[in-house]
Amino acid sequence: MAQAEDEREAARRAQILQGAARAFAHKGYHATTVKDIAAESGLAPGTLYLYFEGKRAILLGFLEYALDAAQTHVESLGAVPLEAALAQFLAERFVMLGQHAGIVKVLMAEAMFDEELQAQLRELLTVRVGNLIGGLLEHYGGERLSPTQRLTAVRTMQAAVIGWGVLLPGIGAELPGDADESARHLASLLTRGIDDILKGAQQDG
Amino acid sequence: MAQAEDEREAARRAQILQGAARAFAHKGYHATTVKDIAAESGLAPGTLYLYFEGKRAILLGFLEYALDAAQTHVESLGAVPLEAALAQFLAERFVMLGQHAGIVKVLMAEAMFDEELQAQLRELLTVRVGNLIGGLLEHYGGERLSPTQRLTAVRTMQAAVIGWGVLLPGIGAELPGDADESARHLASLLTRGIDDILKGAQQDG
Amino acid sequence: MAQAEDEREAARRAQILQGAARAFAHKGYHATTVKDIAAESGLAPGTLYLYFEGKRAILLGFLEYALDAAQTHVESLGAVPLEAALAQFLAERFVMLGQHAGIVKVLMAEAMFDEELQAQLRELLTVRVGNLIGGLLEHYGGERLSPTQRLTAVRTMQAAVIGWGVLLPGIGAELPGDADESARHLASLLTRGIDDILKGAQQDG
Amino acid sequence: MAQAEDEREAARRAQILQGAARAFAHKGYHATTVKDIAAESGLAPGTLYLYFEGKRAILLGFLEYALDAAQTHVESLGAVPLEAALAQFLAERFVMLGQHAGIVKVLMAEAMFDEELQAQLRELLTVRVGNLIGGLLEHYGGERLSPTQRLTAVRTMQAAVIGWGVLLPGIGAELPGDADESARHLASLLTRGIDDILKGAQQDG
DNA sequence: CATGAATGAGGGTTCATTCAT
DNA sequence: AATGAATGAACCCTCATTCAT
Repeated sequence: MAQAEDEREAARRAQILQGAARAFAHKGYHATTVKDIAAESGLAPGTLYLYFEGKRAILLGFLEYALDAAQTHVESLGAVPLEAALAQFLAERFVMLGQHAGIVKVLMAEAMFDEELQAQLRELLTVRVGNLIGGLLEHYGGERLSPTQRLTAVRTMQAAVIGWGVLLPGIGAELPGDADESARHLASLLTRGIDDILKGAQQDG
Repeated sequence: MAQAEDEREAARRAQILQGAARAFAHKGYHATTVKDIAAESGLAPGTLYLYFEGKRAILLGFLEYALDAAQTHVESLGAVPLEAALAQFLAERFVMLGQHAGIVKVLMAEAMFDEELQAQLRELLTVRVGNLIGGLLEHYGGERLSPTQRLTAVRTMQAAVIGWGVLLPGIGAELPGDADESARHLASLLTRGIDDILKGAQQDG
Repeated sequence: MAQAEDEREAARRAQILQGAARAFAHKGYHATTVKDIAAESGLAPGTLYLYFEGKRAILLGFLEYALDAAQTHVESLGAVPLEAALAQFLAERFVMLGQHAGIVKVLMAEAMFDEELQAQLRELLTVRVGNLIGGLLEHYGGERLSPTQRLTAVRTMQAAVIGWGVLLPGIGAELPGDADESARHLASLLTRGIDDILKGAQQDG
Repeated sequence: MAQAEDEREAARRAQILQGAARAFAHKGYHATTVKDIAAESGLAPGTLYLYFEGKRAILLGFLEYALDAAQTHVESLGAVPLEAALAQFLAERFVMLGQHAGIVKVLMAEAMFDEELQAQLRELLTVRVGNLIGGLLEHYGGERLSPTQRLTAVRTMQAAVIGWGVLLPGIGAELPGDADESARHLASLLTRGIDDILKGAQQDG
């Protein structure tokens, strides 16, 4: 009984989040009214408040999804070369960002001035994605980098991924080619730089 | 007479923009009321409307400053090596972004769902900053890159600059070291990648 | 269901219009705030916007009533002499104007400098009431009047009705006696003039 | 000295009233800002307050002119027949109303809900113009009318003049012909009615 | 005397939230 | 559980009025 209720509640929450995603993607957080979200969800405004504490709670609700979606596995990379691994990683990021562009844009925009949201996004992007990239580097000899070099490399990729995948589209700058092509080019550019650093670090050591 | 009036008007506009920058930086655009801006500017709410058409016009007013500030000269680079030129360029960007972090954050956040602002920012970031980076590349033999490679390199730096300077701080991720150090590290990383590409392109040619 | 909803909506609109009528009658359109109307209607300010697009739409809402109320039938006059018919017609106008004095005053006052309202009132007063009076005249041989004479007669009655019923009360000039008595006297005055014209026209013909 | 000052002050007041008349005529009282009046007067907003207590005082200022302009002489009518006298009287009214249509419209509209203005207009229209019409009637044997008949006749003409000259134009209803022609037609219509009443009253007496 | 920049109270309106049905 | 009509606080903006120059 409680099981079925939980499922129904989860379904409703998902229904609302999907409606909100469509609504937010179009007009952003502030220009979207609760009525808009309700209409897009096929529910009445009042119903939303049975599943979320308010409009802002719906926004925060997206992070649960995002946090789950960020759980990608590094282990499966195996013996793939760094550049190919990076390209695959970046392509996955870009595809995901492209699929959830609206939500991501809204989250980024709102997080800029919302400390709670900011903290959650930092957890998501700095810790989890950071760990992914860090794992990637370590997989390829990154342990030879100085802590600062390593952090720089991680941050650069974070910045590139976010800047490339979120901000440039956010201001309407077109990317060259599709997600895969973008990922390959970016991976190529970054790999050579990283590879070079790695070699340099090796020689230094 | 008209001269003095123009100066006074310019001074008032600057006074308001500075007040608005402080107000926006703290709470973002939507949470900041016109009364807040007025209080932070030391003026009455009604006075703002003598110098700007409305709250949104104040936001757009920042872009004039930004567009002017983006007018940096590449010519002065002379015989500096690519990495040093990049580092200097990036450091200037980071310093500027750091000084105007609040405004930049607000502009980015609002541009995500505001077509007019988006167009203006695209002009600023894609065209002007893009030209700067493009000029930098050409200065160092970028004409040997294929159009896609060249665009990728430009976009990467744009993305890195934006992502690094705006987004990571935007979500509260601290940069390693100060602006100069960040710039050096990032320049190093990018230069080697680009340099490698240039060499490869040269060999191909 | 939809039936009940329509009725409830109509009732709310009527409730608001009545509240607005009381508020406007007291202070006029501009001095009446939306809050006043809401208070007089027993509703919250925001509720008004569920039924009208804004303050001005409430004003325009009165015209629907007025346009309906103007749908009086001339056919029912039968063989009544002109003077009696006129007296009855005028008395009906005066009673209606007296009942809705506040609204009429507001509408007239606002229409003076509001083209849309002016157009609607013209439709109401010129076309509909004009047709009524015209029908009255034709019922009594007005076809023998020249177009200019006929228009003059119609305009005179319109002017008298409006001036008498709206303007004199508007400036606080008391009418002699009650509406019926006023109507009889005015009808007498006008009839003899018209009758005389009709006779003259007949002789000319 | 004081003489010259008074003249200058009177000239400034006139200058402002003329500017206000132009401004009000176009947009009405409420839609006209003090800045509009100042611009139309060729003065600065602050200057108006040296000659009038405020915006409303400027409106009231019109009545001084109007009260003076209403001082027309009945004595000069001499032996002119009633219809001609009426036609002349009406024509003069219509011309005056046409010349000052904007002001008159504003005054009428505002008087509807402004007790002080209403009192002044009542003095102007009821007493002075009423006396003019009453004088006209007496000049032609109106003393034989009963008080109610007399008041009806006076009111009818007042209503007709005001309704015709102010309200119909106010709602954009076109008058047939020019002021003179309108006056002749209206005079004809009214005269026959009044004349008939007078004859009837004579026979009754 | 004249100015017009500055003021700030008060307006119309929106929309997140509530609660009787 | 679901509804959506009702709410009212708070927003952006206007403009009559003031006063330092």
